[in-house]
Amino acid sequence: MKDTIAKKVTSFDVARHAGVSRSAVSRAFTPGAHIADKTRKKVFESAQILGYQVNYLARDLKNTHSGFVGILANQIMRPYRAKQIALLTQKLLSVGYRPILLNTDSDATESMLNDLLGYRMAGFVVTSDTPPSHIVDKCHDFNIPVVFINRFYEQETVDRIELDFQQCGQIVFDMLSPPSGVSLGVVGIQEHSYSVQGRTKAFQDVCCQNNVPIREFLAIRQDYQSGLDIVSAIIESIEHSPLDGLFVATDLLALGVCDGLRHHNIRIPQDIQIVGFDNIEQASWLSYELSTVCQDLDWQMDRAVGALVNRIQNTEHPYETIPQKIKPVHRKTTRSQSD
Amino acid sequence: MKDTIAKKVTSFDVARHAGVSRSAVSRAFTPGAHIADKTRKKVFESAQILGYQVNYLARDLKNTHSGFVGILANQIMRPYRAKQIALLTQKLLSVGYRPILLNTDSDATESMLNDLLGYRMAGFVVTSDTPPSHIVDKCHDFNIPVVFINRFYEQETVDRIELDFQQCGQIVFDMLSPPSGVSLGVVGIQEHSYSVQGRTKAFQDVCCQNNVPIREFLAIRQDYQSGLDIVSAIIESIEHSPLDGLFVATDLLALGVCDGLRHHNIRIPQDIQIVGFDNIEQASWLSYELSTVCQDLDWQMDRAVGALVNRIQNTEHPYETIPQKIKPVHRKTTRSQSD
DNA sequence: TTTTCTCTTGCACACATGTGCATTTGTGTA
DNA sequence: TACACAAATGCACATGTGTGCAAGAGAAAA
Repeated sequence: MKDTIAKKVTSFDVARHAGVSRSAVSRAFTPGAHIADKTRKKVFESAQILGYQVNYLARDLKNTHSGFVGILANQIMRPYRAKQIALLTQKLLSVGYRPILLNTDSDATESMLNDLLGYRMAGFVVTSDTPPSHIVDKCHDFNIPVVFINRFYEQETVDRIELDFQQCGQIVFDMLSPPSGVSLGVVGIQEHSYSVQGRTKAFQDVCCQNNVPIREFLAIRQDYQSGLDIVSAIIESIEHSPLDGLFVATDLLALGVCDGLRHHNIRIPQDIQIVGFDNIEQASWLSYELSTVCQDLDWQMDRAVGALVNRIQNTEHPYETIPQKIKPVHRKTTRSQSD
Repeated sequence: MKDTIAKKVTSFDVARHAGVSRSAVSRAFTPGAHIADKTRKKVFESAQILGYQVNYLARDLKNTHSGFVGILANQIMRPYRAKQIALLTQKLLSVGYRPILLNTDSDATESMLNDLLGYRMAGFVVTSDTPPSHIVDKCHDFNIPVVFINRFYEQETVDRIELDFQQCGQIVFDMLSPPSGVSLGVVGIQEHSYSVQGRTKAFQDVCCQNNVPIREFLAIRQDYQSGLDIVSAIIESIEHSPLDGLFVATDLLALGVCDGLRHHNIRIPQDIQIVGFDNIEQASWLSYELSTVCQDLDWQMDRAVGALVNRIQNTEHPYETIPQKIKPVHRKTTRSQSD
């Protein structure tokens, strides 16, 4: 019953079996090609019987580009990234492209990207700060469309989806709604990140405009452990002079900060308010109930895929920058109960 | 400086520029091909100048198989899966294969897999219970190697990496080390999962062998919310007759159970001990410090990739089942402090 | 110098498909 | 039936590479 011979069914075999020419087979499987319904049906039947499967390598070779889209991302096991990638993957597949995930934490990113270029990718989505710009330049040399999500790029020749930093700073400020006379704090990171640095800076600006003194702390990376580690610095600062609220640039970091503060018997939000950013799933867990800011990731990825598909189909379309939709999520680490 | 013409540099162009034949160019870029060092160097220089990049679509077409490896996984935003995939992706890339992630939660899994088959994949790694067996059968029809990780499959014709369920049940039992006369509980899931059902069953068997009464609870899915939801049933059971310890089949589920129990003022581990499984990062967070069982994922993925590469290179190699390495992680949700 | 052997190179074919162009088929009308 | 026109089909070429085979080059041995 089970053949040990590997199947190598080509369009020739199907054509012979169906009694038509090979081009008819090709047309039957090519969307939009002119072919009679009757022949198409015959071809499909024969294909079904023989177990034929179009060889996309040959198809893509002929088309001079493949159906692959590269996803450049770092730290893909962090909850926020993992969710981004899950959504992006799903949406790409649903419009007929195949995602290839490239982890940019590796030292070999550049050579891997070169390899990928060899597959004549249809496009790239970059969701990470790590890959150096000159690597991305290469895609441009090959005329491959690129979409950037929350990432800086010098050239104008890409589509972007970006946070409105100013709006973001204002939202966080309103969530903390500091009484007059108090100080606020912000926890950023030492690691380079366009998005994180943009929103912490914007928050500081809003504080200044409202004459609220602001103190800055820098965690090493944007993960839980770094959140724990920065707590000693925060405590020291509080002992010198109290802080009413803290904007922590990333939820993962914020959860570490919460645990660290509680470990020192500091009550949240009575003693200090905390606002995070990203609205990862863990933020809603009962042990945290973290107030945070939510990006609409589903919408974000819809737009990213939409922009990419547009660019692939129509190179002349003007480049656009799409502002990200964000909204506050009030939970139990802030005092305000307003919307 | 920036050409608006898309580069289409082929081996012909490089050959002309270097003053050699096109096959020399091909050989220069084919590992293991016979070519003089002098010519190879000339070719590389010309390639560098012209910005040549081997077209892998053509190469793979000629080789009748591509360098892609499909990863079949579900629920890829859950911490455990995300980490698995991050590791697997990295290791595949490091041995020269390109991973394509296929989310099997989608209804369209089957048609997507068919699409992927069109790319003449080098192999597949299946880390999910969801894709029906008959889908995987298809890979076999195409003579494509498949590696299974913690998944059941009727046929013998695959390499597997599997938990030793019996060992697993024993380890958890030892972690809980129930005093004589008490009862234990186990939280499984209603969703079908070979691995989860295997280890909960094995744990129950060990309890029986040691004459410890065991009660079973079934959460809906293996996520945090389902953990919260099952707590009311557990409480009800406890009020009837106390439980000394609980094995929760998945960390994510266990964290929900912990939060739910604490919300009802039940103390862990004084009133009830909890042991999870997977050792996800969140299990070590200060709010939980969950005792759990750790699979060596790094080792797991090394073996998975190793087995796949072996299979690709040598079809005649006998199929093997590799036992997973596991070890207990004692934290603060169990009383025993022994190793 | 001639012979023999090894290493390198070039030719031409194969891989499996998409598509422009010319030809054939089919359909409705006079 | 003859004609006009649209639709469907087949032919042949194109996509960019790997590799077996035979020929060529170069060196060592006679």
